[in-house]
Amino acid sequence: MEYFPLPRSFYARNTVQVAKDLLGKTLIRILPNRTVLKGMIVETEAYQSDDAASHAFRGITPRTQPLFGPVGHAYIYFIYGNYFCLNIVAKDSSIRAGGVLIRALEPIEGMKAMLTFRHVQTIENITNGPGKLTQAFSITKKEQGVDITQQGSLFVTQGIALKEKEIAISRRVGITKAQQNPWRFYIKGNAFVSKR
DNA sequence: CACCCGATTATCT
DNA sequence: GATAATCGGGTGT
Repeated sequence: MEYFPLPRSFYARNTVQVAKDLLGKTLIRILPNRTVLKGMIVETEAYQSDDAASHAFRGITPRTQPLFGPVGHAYIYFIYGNYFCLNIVAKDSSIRAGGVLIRALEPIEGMKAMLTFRHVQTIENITNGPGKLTQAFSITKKEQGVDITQQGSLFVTQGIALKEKEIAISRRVGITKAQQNPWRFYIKGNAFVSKR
């Protein structure tokens, strides 16, 4: 099967705009055993280097290095002692670092494997949160830095077109700094948007 | 080296 | 609605 990942130019734009535009796109994971997992991106958040809520705000560190690197690559971090979160590096030339946190997916293909990774019985709660979707897609630090624009183990392809009125904008979840920035985007009414 | 805390989730009440 | 679980990273001594 041949796929057509979104080009690097898609990610070389304003981080907030990319976060919005990633809604409706398809995240594809090819496991080592060739199992294919697919999900539609239904919730995202933007984080930039000039944004106090971003890991990149205090400058480059060993952990945040990918955020300062080339766009279109994965930035994965470990949080709360248990979970991994997936970002895609995205920024224009006006900022040093930026990324889009993938917060929720609507499962499309490979649900059986997702259920196994998540240790649950129903699809209701398998990908409706940033830590849940990485578990369902078997994404860990091993995928750190993966090129999302190449047909490899993890990439994004075109999905469905959304109308402006189908997109909701809100404050980001779980942060204490820069809460005023409305940089969370999700598809209105979608059942897999994270709960709060 | 000690301390603090977090871009979360599951499991209570 | 509230909170425990859990540990790596970042900071300061």
